[in-house]
Amino acid sequence: MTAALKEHILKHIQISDEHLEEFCNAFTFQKIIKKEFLLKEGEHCKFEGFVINGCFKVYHSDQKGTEQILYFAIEDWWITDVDSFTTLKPSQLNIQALENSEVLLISKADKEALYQKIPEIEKLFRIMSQKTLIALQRRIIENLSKTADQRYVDFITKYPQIAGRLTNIQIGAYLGISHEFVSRIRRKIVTKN
Amino acid sequence: MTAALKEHILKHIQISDEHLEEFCNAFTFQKIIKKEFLLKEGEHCKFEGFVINGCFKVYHSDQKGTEQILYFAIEDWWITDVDSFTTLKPSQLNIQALENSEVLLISKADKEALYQKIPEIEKLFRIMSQKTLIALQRRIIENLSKTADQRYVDFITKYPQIAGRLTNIQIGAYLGISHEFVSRIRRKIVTKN
DNA sequence: CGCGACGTTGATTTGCCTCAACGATTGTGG
DNA sequence: CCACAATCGTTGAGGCAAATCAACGTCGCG
Repeated sequence: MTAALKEHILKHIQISDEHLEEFCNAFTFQKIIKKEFLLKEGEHCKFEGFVINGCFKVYHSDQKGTEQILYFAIEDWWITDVDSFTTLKPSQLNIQALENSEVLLISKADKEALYQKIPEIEKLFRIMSQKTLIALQRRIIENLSKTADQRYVDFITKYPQIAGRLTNIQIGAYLGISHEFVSRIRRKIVTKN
Repeated sequence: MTAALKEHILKHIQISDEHLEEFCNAFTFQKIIKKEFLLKEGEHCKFEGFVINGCFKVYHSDQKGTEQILYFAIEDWWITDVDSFTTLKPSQLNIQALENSEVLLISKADKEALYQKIPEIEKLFRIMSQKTLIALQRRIIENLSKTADQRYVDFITKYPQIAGRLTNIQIGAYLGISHEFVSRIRRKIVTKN
């Protein structure tokens, strides 16, 4: 059940078998069917999740009901609303399954208890959040400097295994462009080759 | 010299006087005059800095030479290129003083040694990077969902003490719009009132 | 089968950019 | 201390990237 999680952890830190076991035992397994929500705007995000399989979108919806997708999460990705999780405020984000999926969830209380008990865990999450931070910085710069065409190409090149599973609507909501325009970009690219 | 830093730290964590003293002693004081660089693209970022006074811009410049500003840093802010600092790769960012400024710098080696020795320090930086992460997420969502007008208003409302010191060119490079358009937005707002 | 979600395409509109000109302000070297 | 350069802000004209609105075909699913 936790094999994928263990493998993931060992890619990032060194940790004893006992500690690894103890940490992984704190997780609860959960199946989520397509279109179901793991988190809805207004709720308190009390978990951090590790995706075993399937696909999720983490997004905000504005006054007009338009969705802005912060990121997609597939196998081996973590999902949570860091803001709500750490500040204990109600979340402004939604997390919804785009496919039938399986996740491992850990509660805030358990995670913090294990932070104290197993210092390697603190290191793991420090590394993960540094990686996220670097990725977000790059995305901001790219959003500021590149055209929609370039961002689309970058996205499908960088995440081919995610892009293949998504609709134009979802890709548009991630890139900040309309789905009609995504369609036009694709045509432009196809006719070029 | 390190009074501002000490005050800043105590706002975020609890720490003994001795540990606080030891940590602050690892910093070097440096004056930077306006337009000078603390970091240039291509260099390895070997420091993390705490701004005592003055103002910096952290930015990327693309092929065309256009600048994209990641953030501004004034009193009480940290400056570094997390990417280069943690991965040891050459930086893609520039850090330049917009005013005559004073900073406290700590080297990577010293910082990591103190991580080991003083666990509270690890906590401090975990808290700081969580805050940064949350801010970046919000910024991505706002860049995706809001018009230039709204983003401008948000910016000057959120950071009045920074905005007042900046030129339209710098604000534009942060918001991803031309400085001419910043000017037009300002006129629109002024004539409204 | 029929419905709803999606992709495509066209027509029109709009938000913002680019280029260019000019005045105001700041800074600097003689 | 003044003169000149550099930098900045403003404004206009024109253009382009991308949004919006609308129509239609297709596909998968209950």
